Amino acid sequence: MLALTSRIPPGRVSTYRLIAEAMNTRAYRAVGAALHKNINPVTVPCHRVCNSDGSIGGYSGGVEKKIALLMQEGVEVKNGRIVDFERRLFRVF
DNA sequence: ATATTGACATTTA
DNA sequence: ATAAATGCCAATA
Repeated sequence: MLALTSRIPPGRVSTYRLIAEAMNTRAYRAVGAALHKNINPVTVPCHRVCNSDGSIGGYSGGVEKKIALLMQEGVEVKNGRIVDFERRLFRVF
């Protein structure tokens, strides 16, 4: 699962749901839970994962940090929502 | 092995 | 539009 998460290209975002679906499961919660407990630095950029409705969700170091990182990558985040969320959604090929 | 919980999602009011 | 309730499946304890 971490492989999937780390597969997200920069400037692009994904959702817990998509990741779960990509691994042929519906355990979106498990994805987030696992990441929450096991933050693999640099190996897995968890800050590129958000909720299916475009909201940021949560982050270990704080949502603000996550938003900052996303902005740094070029993803505009306004009022806790990702701009052109569905367009920036990374789809596994 | 079982029980509880969770960085969610979807539906219903 | 928001809020609450319910479902979901894996991870942790």
